[in-house]
Amino acid sequence: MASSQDPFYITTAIDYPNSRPHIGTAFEKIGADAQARFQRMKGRDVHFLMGNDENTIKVIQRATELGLEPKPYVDDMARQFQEVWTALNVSNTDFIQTSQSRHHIGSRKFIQAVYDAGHIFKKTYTGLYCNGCESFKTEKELIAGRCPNHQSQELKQVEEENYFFRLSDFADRLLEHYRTHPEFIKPDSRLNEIVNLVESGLQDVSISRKGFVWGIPVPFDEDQTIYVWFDALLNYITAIGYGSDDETLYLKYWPADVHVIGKDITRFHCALWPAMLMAAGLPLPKSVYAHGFVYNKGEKISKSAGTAIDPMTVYQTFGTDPFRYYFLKECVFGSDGNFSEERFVELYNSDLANNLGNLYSRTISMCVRYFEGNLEGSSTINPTDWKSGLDLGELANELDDLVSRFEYSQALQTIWSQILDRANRYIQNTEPFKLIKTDREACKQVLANLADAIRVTGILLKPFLPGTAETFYRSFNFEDSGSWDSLDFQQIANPPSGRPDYRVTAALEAGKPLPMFPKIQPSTES
RNA sequence: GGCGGCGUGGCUCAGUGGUAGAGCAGCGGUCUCAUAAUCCGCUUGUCGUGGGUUCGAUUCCCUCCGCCGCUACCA
Repeated sequence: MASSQDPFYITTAIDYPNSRPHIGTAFEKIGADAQARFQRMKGRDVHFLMGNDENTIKVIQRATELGLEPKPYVDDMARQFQEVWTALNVSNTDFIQTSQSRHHIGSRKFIQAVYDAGHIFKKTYTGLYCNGCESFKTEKELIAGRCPNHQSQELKQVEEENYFFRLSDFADRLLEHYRTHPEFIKPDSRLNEIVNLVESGLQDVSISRKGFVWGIPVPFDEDQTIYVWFDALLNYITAIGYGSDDETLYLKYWPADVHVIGKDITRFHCALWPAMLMAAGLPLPKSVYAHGFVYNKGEKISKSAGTAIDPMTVYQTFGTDPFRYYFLKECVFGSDGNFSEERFVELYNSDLANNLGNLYSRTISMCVRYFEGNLEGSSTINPTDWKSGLDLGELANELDDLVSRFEYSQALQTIWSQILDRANRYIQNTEPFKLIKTDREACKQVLANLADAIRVTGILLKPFLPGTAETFYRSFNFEDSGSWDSLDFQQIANPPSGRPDYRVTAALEAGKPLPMFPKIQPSTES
């Protein structure tokens, strides 16, 4: 068992708070959360960071539209974001806002260190500036040579002095790192893309802007502010106190075990970020996991096209665990997934209501109905019948492997086929509802086995469906011999020794548990 | 254009040099503890196209068709 001192640092991308999160954002947080919860079960000391990326032009624009000052606006958005994450039972241990002083302090310290090391230089940038947008435009954005948002205005050629980071100096070292650390970029397809990118040659990148009041001033030139990407990436170390008076957390948790990000920002995390760290002489994160996107019935999620779905709507309709289950099971984390309400209802009814919830109902009901919830003498029963032919120790290892690799869909599929289907089949084959009429002891034997299956389910679902898992684990007196807080996968192999008789402790109504996942009637329209 | 990936039953996907599997959906049957759930059985596939290698390819190679990702400095 891993030492409780063994740190595990996991992060998600920080989000632009220029609008509320959509289900794609939620997908990332839930995937990271499953990993965080899993690592806690392994005894790791998990630090799980999330946050918002607030030092951007769009944030100011949005605040201005609403007639607000930037800071109250971003604070309110941070509150709204965290409200969503709380609703989805995301167990982050910190939430950083890049407008916070800890981020400003650490970022200034960092850029100064890179500057002092000679990796930053000043250069004049020339570009097309749109007065309407108060920003530069790329050639690609232009429509008929003009800003798409301000067609009536001419674009101006403007020169500006900015600071640049010598990214080009790091190509060889980056390639060497990819080669010697193949686990640095996952999934593998992303690694190939990044290697390709770096091999094709890196150019120096500008890392500051002139004349912005919102943002982090460059310490060696206060007229400039640190450009968003250089700024944003630093949240991973500023959040844990890099550059502050107390670097205890930084020393404990850095380098991070994994940055969980969307596939669109892989290059920033796998090329720019490690180069920045090299420039500052800091260790690199152990790995970056780039997950896929969620589409709305095959359509890209886009606010302007109206295809964005608010996680809160889904959550309020279906609940936290069904929401989590859908994305963890239906959308392979490393690939793109799809969301549709039809599919949601299908999966909910078949996997959660019919299979998982029903196993719970029928098991508890029989225990209560036949034995008043007390399986007297069951402490001596060794519940091996239900899992005959299955090596749970091996299964625990297999699942451990899958979850470590973010293969949640595969893991859940395995739990369903190996545990839940097996338990339901066991009931059908042993027919405890008939045994009770002929052989009370044999019936009790079967129910004791089912109690163990419920225990195993409670343990295995813990990283994915924490609420449901806890309900399962607390439906019998399992806590008497194994605390809910200290469960790990290996414990599925055998019930704890010295355990008391099984006793139902689940909440009941008229002798039955309430349906955990009430069946949803599929909508008949469309 | 360059690099890479994909194209398998209605849907989502797995898979192997010897002519294919799972889950869901659908259909039929069954038990009755349970959320009309469970359990059992069944149907559907030219494994994108055309070639090649091979005794034999869905699996290896090439052409083509279709789809997708990356192609950095959103200044």
